[in-house]
Amino acid sequence: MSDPVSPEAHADATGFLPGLAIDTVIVGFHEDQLKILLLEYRNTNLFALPGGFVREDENLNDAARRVLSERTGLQDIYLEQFYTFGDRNRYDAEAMRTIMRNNGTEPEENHWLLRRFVSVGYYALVDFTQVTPRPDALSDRCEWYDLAQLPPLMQDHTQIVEKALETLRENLDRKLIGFNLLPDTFTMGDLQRLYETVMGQSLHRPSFQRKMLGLGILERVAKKWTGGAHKAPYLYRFVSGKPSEVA
Amino acid sequence: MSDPVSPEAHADATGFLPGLAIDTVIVGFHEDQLKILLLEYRNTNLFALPGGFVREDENLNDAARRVLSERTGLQDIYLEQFYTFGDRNRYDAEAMRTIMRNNGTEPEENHWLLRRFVSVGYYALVDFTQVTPRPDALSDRCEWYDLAQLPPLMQDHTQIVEKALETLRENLDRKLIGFNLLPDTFTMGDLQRLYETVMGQSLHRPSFQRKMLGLGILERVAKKWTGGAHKAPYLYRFVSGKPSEVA
DNA sequence: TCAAAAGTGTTAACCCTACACCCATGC
DNA sequence: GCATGGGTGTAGGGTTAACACTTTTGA
Repeated sequence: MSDPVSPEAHADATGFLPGLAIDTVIVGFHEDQLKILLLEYRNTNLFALPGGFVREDENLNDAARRVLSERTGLQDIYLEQFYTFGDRNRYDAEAMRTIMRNNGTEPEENHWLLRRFVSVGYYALVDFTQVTPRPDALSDRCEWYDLAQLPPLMQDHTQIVEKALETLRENLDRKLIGFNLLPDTFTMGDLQRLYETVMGQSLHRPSFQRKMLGLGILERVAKKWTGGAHKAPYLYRFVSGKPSEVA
Repeated sequence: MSDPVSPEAHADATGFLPGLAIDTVIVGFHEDQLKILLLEYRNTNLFALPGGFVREDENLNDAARRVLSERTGLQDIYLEQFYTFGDRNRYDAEAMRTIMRNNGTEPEENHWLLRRFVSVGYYALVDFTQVTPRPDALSDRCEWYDLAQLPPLMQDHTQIVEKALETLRENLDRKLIGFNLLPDTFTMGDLQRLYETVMGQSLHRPSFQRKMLGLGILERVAKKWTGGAHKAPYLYRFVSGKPSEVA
């Protein structure tokens, strides 16, 4: 991967589309909590969403997929473009200057990374257990953070997360994408807790079970669970393969 | 308005964000047909969606509003960003070269308008009767076209229209935005025909009426209609002012 | 008087909620 | 046994579809 702050990168021949960025909200689910991946930039206390730029010969959606697989180590992830953020004052040159300085590069005035960027927002739903978070060239940490208690984020990234969540809530029932946050097999209880966490409200167990089964997209796996002091729940599987369509 | 092909515009100081465009699908409703505004470029047979570029000091959404009011003469229109189109091969330099030649400018090789563009798509819902279509600097015609029989469009504009319609269908009930396509007052029949046209299916009249009245967002205007050989329908008005929020 | 369009009432089907009850399992 | 979690049966309420009926108006 080409490094956007390496010395050979210069203003107009970076190999990336100018003024355009990608930010991804990578969502996981673990211990009844929604998590997202955040980067922490080297020697700073700046947190940011995983992002990147679009190569001159690369489709926009492919760039998002590339960022995603670079940070998670996974292919074929459910990914959806949800909004493009283009407010004039959303970009914070001072923060970017700090990041570059702490990476050993004194940015020249008018460096392309210091200018205004429009950013296309994507959200991705991943199986938490499958992800190996990997920092990018500018950051020394890439970790899961509880959505309920995020640190302050760079630029307008808090708003981006907000809007991603809004979209996720709207689409959870409509597009039946929640399964992408769970492992291949899961119990009805797992699924219900996921729905309750995303929607922020408790749901009635019998109704939920019948609704989900009525959709005809769950296959009951013969195997059962070996668990605690109670009836063993069935394991279910989502019938069609996990869709990774970018739409 | 600055003219993107005027001689003083040059590659890196155009005053616009590079590589980024806006395309708007401006939807109207007239005689039981959905219409959209199309531009026809001068001395060509090329049809395109109304579009534009983003000024360096302008918010992305404000640029869309500006394009919209320039083409329609209206302010406070319902406008929604729905998708950003960024395929590598979506831009067609040859068509753009033709357009510029027919406007009396021989474009230098590598002119900024001939390069790759990523385009943010917006759709707008307007009251057909209030719009005065106005061509832009490059086109000599700006007119309504029947959505059911559009001419071939430039680049990927046909796909953009498709996706705008998909989004409109999904949002029609959810966001209650259909009223933006009608005049201030309308009959229940008008509203039903609009819904039927957008959704592409016929609806049951008594159910539709009760559903709409049950939403509590329609006010019955005392005045009645003077029409044909049948009972005079009530005129209704949408209770809250027309929202023009870009979200 | 009739046809056409508009408004309203009635009934039945459907879905979802809520509650109840049974099953399995480890303590 | 009994508490706990999982699965299913059943009654009630709300919503919607389908049909019927009435009202208004010009030909």
